[in-house]
Amino acid sequence: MNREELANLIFPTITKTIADYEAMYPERNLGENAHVTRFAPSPTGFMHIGHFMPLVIDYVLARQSEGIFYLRNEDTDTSREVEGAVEYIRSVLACYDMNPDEYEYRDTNETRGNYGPYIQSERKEIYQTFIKHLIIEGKAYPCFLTKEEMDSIREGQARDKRRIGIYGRYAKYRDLPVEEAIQKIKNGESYTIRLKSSGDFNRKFTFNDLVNGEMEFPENDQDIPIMKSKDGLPTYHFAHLVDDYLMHTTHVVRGQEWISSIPIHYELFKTFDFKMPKYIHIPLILKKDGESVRKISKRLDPEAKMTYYEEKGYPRLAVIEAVMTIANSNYEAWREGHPNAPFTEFAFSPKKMSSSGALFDLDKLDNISKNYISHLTKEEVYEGVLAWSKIYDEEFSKVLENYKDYSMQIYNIERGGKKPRKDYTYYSEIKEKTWYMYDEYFESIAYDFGSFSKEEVKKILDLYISAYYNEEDTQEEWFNRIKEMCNALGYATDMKDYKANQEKYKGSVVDVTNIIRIALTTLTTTPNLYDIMQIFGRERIEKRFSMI
RNA sequence: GGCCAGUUGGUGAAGUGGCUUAACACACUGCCCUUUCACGGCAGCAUUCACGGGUUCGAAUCCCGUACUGGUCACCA
Repeated sequence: MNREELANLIFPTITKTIADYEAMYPERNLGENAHVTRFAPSPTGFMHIGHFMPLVIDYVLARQSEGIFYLRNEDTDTSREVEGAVEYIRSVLACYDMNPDEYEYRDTNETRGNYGPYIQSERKEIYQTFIKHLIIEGKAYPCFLTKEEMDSIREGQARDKRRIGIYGRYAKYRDLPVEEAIQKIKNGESYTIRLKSSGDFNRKFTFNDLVNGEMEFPENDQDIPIMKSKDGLPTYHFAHLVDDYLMHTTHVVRGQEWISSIPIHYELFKTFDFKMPKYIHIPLILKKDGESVRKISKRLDPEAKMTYYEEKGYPRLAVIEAVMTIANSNYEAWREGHPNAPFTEFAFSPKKMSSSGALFDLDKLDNISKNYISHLTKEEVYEGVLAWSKIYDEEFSKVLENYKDYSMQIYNIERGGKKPRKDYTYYSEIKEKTWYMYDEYFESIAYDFGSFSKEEVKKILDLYISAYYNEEDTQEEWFNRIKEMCNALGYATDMKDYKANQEKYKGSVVDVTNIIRIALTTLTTTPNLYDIMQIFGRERIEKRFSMI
């Protein structure tokens, strides 16, 4: 049969069959409900929040079902590939503690899993085996259409208001006699391999997406390219078919922008009579741009890139929590009931996912992050801010290392218990909220005691430190002594009385505590003054008073 | 333009025919608590679910139409 001759001419080195590969990659031996998911980025050198959400869902699905989560490098577009991109992806996965069970890292020669290679460019022969089979069967063919011809087809279609694409009579080479195709190839003409579609655009099929439910589509009738002319690598659609079939992926999680490709994937799987995986097409993350909304963009929106969250110093888990909250809105309620459970235990349900796009709310993330940090231990906060500062503020990291216990005491102010303080939203703001605690950063230039004269301030501070301050006091005793001093100096201690009879007093206990506060920190808003003084101790307090 | 989908407050959303005079969370506003701040507590914030029509005793929920919004139509993924 001369189709075989054509196939051999195109793929002279391909000798294996599909059955050979099926034997090499048998059914996975997993539990009945086990989900096999994959994170399959193309190595373009950055991670987008729109990739991160499917990643988290992939990971959760695999973990909670005792399945497999693997990493596949989709590098079929050699022109877009960026150096070091895979390493970057690996570091992000490690950083968020979502390491894959199966992977292949070229730089370190590490590989794990029996379903590899996990790098698409190394799977060329596998794809070509499947394509060769299709050519022999007459279900794929070489197409010699040039770029110019295709442009003119498209223009003509647009002009005539017809559907765009290579289908039906526009598929000029689908019925080219095999002999002629062979001759053209032998003449060195450039070609791509196209699927010879058997679909009918007027016929519909239903497709069940786990998020959107039943959807109806017209059948694909486009002779889509499945192999590129340039390097013989497959297109995304074909690689998806082959890889997810041989790797036994059970659930494909990807953005909703892929929904419109479903007719193609449906036909591809049908052509080989392979069972399709289940699909979870997740809503797009949108961004408000003036009056309209659009897909979030790495070029226009800094928060689209995952590096944004790293630079700001959001704890990783806080970012994951925020993503989970968007994914399933009942996540928050679950978290309230399970404050210490790992997020992978949450029963994620694609059905509970909204099918419309969502604006990513940074205010919400801030709130989640703030709550998250407030429930950490002082050691965890210290470790978090230290790790962050080592990368983004080396000088501060040195200070932190020199004052380890001291810093932890600061983070411990009103920490613990049912209603912890919540004043740190992300690690990058800790320095600006605690700088005055460190002598290294403390400059005495900018005191502002408001309406109180320097003499009055000095009088209060001198009297306080010499007669009323006692390091051993409990908070209650400490405050009572300040009140005693207020009485002695003519400051009100009863705020109601003060408000009613302001003229009787020089000020109130609020003024006195604030004078002490400003003297110690230069600020009017700080955490609990008693705690700060306890951390300082007598010596540092005296030193700061003397700086005025 | 074709195909697919969506439309509940500033945001994420709950809601699947009567329990909804529309939950919850974030944001915002006010009050209270209070040595400042943060925390916490209370209250306010959609007279209404894009619009029009229909089905029904009854509709945010079902049906039809319209409008608008988004995605996609590459030898990119």
